[in-house]
Amino acid sequence: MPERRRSPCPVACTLDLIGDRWTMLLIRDMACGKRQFKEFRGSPEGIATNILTDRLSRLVEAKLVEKFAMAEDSPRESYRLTEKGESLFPVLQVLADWGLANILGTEARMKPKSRASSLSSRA
Amino acid sequence: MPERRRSPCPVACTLDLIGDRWTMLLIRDMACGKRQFKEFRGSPEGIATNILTDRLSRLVEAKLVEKFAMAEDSPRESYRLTEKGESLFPVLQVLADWGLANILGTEARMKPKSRASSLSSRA
DNA sequence: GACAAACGCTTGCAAATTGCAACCAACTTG
DNA sequence: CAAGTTGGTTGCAATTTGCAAGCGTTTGTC
Repeated sequence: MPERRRSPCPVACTLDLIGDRWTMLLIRDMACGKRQFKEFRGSPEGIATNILTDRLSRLVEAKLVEKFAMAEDSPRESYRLTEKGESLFPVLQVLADWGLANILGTEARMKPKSRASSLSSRA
Repeated sequence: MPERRRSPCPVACTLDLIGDRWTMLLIRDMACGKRQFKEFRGSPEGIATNILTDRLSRLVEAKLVEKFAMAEDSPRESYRLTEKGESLFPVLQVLADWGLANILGTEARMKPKSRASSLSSRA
């Protein structure tokens, strides 16, 4: 593995992980308590299933998300944020704040389920 | 113009503006005082000139960046953040902080030139 | 326990975006 | 006035995306 890194800049490296149109939306969904494939699929932005599969596996590989079984004997895997993944809450927050302040017609509908301290109460 | 918006979510809409691998790097460069095409080109990530042209024009269109003439009689246009563009400093900051805290081997090299209050002093 | 629906994907393909290199016109420098 | 330098544009191949269809495995229903 050649370990391709564009530069040592923390901004660039962070963008290499989460700097696309979908990844932070999955983080958002998980922050709001969504855990299953169909729930992510059901978000209003309408992510395609192949993209969803790809992003979930990348997030798991980056240890921002982990798979787990909701029921102990259930064959269906679910996904949730790891502690490292939850450390992205401030990023999510600042993106939401900026959008609300600067983009007309945006509105926060979803509320974070846990770790409420990290996310604003005005959501 | 069909005004394509994926959803009214402020996170999604913000990502539609700045959620790619290059845009925030240009914001970073401008926050550090870079103003000319060649300076953006010279950043270590090595942006291609066609992508650079495209991102600059999108940023200008979104009124996050404005063109201006550095010397009054110079034919060369330069680029700088608008006030709206500078309102992205907290986004830049939180991305940099997260990268520094969570990605091994990243280091902040560039310092913001103005509006230092918005960006950390540890850079 | 047969059947249909739902779930979590995978596959195929066309369209859009990216990365790369070459080229170019306008200006500046020696 | 010739040789860079700057700020792009153009062409093209490779990668990524979006969309729809398919598919094997549960999960509900009767």
